Amino acid sequence: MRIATWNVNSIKARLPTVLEVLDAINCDVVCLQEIKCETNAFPYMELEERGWNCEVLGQKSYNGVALLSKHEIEDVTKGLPTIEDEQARYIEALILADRPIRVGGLYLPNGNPAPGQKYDYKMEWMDALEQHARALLKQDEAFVLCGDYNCIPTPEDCWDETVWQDDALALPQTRAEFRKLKYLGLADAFELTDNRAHQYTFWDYQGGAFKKDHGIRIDHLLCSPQACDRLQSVEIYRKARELEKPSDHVPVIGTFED
DNA sequence: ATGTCTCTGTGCCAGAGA
Repeated sequence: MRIATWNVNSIKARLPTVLEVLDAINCDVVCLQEIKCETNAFPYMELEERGWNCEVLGQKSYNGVALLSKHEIEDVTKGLPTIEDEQARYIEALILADRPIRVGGLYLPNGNPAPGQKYDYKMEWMDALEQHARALLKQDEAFVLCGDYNCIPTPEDCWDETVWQDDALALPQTRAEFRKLKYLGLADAFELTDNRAHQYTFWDYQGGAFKKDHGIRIDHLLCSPQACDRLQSVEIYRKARELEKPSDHVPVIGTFED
């Protein structure tokens, strides 16, 4: 069972690239963020003809999340149940593989500039996510909350801590909220299986950041204890950043025992 | 020495968001 998360930065602007990468990474489930289209404008046809079951929570212009699965899906939730949210940032479903696994795909608010209203919203959203994670943990099932967390967990997860230290992605309060999720009992799949320093999932479009490897690690898979038991490896699919018209993020893939 | 991309709309550039 291979589960990926990928912020595509508009699915309409790079559909051929998205399809190419999806073919290459050979996953069972893929959570997409920043699809930047309304639900009914999602390219269902192109994905369904490649065998994907699609669940989508879109909106105009910004944000938007989708959950793709090669297996049957049930129990779909759109939007975090713990917050009134106008923005399309969360989608969850139970994946009916031989051993079912619940998957939540999330696009956490960026929060810049901080401090300010946008950062307040980010903190509210992280708190709502923690409340939801708490409820899920009570079910004692395998689940993975994956997505663009817009959080650089530690100084080793960015190319230059001094550049990011005042950014909403790296502020102490952001890192503290991310740690809270871990203290609840969720594990960062990358940290658990690989944990090398300076392994990135995002590189800015500006200033040739990818060429210089000036990146940050902000796309994460957080696993429940039952999912950790099945976790085998994590791969950051850097190749996606080398393609024509790439997203600024690359897929992060967790492999779990079937 | 300089170098981003994508979205929208009193639209063909500019401002916002990342």
